[in-house]
Amino acid sequence: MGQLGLRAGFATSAIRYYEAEGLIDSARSPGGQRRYQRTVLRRLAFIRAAQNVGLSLDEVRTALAGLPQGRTPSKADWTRLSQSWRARLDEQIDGLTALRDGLTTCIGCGCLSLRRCALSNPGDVAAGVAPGAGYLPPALRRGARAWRPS
Amino acid sequence: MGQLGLRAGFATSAIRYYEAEGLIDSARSPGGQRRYQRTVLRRLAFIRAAQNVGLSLDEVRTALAGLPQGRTPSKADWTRLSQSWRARLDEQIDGLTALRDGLTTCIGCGCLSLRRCALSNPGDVAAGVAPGAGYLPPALRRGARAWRPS
DNA sequence: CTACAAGTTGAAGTGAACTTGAAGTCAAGT
DNA sequence: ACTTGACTTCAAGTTCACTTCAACTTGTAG
Repeated sequence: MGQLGLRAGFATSAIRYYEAEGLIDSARSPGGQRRYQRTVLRRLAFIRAAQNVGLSLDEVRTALAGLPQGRTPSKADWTRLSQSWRARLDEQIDGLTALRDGLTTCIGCGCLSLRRCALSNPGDVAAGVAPGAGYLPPALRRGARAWRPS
Repeated sequence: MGQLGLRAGFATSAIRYYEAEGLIDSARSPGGQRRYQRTVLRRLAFIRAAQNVGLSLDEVRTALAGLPQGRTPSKADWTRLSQSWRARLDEQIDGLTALRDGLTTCIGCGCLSLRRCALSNPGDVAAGVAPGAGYLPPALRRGARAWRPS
């Protein structure tokens, strides 16, 4: 049952959506209902994890495309896939930390000056790019929907 | 010129959108063109900063509603507004750090086990909520659009 | 056998934060 | 006066990651 596969923590609709998007696939019963292999659970776990790290489904698709298509993916395959997240996480953490430290300064001054404030222009990253443009590690931008346990 | 106000790093369309959403307001020239006060620059800086911290425009609206409407907001007013971000940032950083440390473990094992992996189920937060449900500080979910310097 | 839950499809809807387009107005330089 | 470019409005379109709906079919417990 796809419903049981759902107990991976995704709504059925999400699972169908992923299949439509080519992130997972399914065998079919004679009657046309989806029957999943164990490997799909692993893929779903990967998707969840990737989302938590901040990847888009598009990036996940790309990543999953790197899996061997002949054999069942091995431990090493998954490991390789997750390897790059480390850097992304470090980057995100660094960005946020800089922001927080900047905040301490800004709380002191209440400035929020366009050009100088670490909050509206964190890390001065964009200083040379556009005049006074605030700029930030894109991965930090918050998504709208939060996942709720069903 | 709104165009110059734009040099706060927002597209004109975004600025108009913010005005339509009630986040900022503008005086008008006889001909109907927007003329901005200096305070608007500060508001824009606040909006940018808030977004970087992870607030939605809705939350920003609420926050801005806390400003005094009689007088020009003082330094202290802005300071009070930014105060609460500190906690949010700490929370985000903690979440990401947990994720990263979990990743180190997972890279070792290549597991991505639904129920046990720190990545697909970081911090075991959801362990009791739903069976095997991955769950995460909502603030970490990534938004789709990244801001590009114009 | 029958009831009913669980599954199927495709299309359309959601929400956040904008962007784009069309059609027209205003301001400034020559 | 004319041209150019910046500006105006309003409506509609975009992206992402789904969810919801309607109408129907399968699978299974009793």
